[in-house]
Amino acid sequence: MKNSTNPAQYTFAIPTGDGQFLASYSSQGLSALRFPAEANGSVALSTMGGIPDQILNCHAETTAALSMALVGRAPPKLPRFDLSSGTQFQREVWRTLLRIERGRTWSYAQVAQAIGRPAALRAVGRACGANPIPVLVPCHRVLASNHALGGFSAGLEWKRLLLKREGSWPS
DNA sequence: TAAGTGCGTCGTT
DNA sequence: AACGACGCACTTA
Repeated sequence: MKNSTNPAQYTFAIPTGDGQFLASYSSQGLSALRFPAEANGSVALSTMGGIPDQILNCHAETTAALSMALVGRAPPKLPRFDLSSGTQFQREVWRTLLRIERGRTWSYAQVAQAIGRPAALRAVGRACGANPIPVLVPCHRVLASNHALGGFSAGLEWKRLLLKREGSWPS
């Protein structure tokens, strides 16, 4: 079941060497991170005027963490996350993903076991696909048991790239 | 071996 | 009621 979601109140662009990411924030923290879109037009910020320091601080942390993560290093500090958009099951999965260290990978089955539902491995895959904060919540570190890539909502090229930069993918 | 098929399982739509 | 970002057992070639 879903929880009431605090609507994302602010969305900022984060330019990186890989393109412009979009980060959305609620008062609770970073609520969504989106990969660079094909046609990445300028993002109109409807929030001209006072942006709470709390949001700005969070965004600064996100920017720093993202730049680290994109070059395959472990961010020393992660921003506060707002994962309230997920169901309890999804949040449990996402929380588990945060335990996967840089340079390591788990299988979908391992994640399922970690949350005490070894049979729900397929549902875990779905939950990974619903991860609102890719890269920082490292769903890309989950592979199929046979070490195949599995899937990735933003495209397998991204998954492969992220893993390569962490040294978790050959070639 | 490699590649293909079938099915259990379970959260989500 | 149907569908997966799965995994495993079990064919075939």
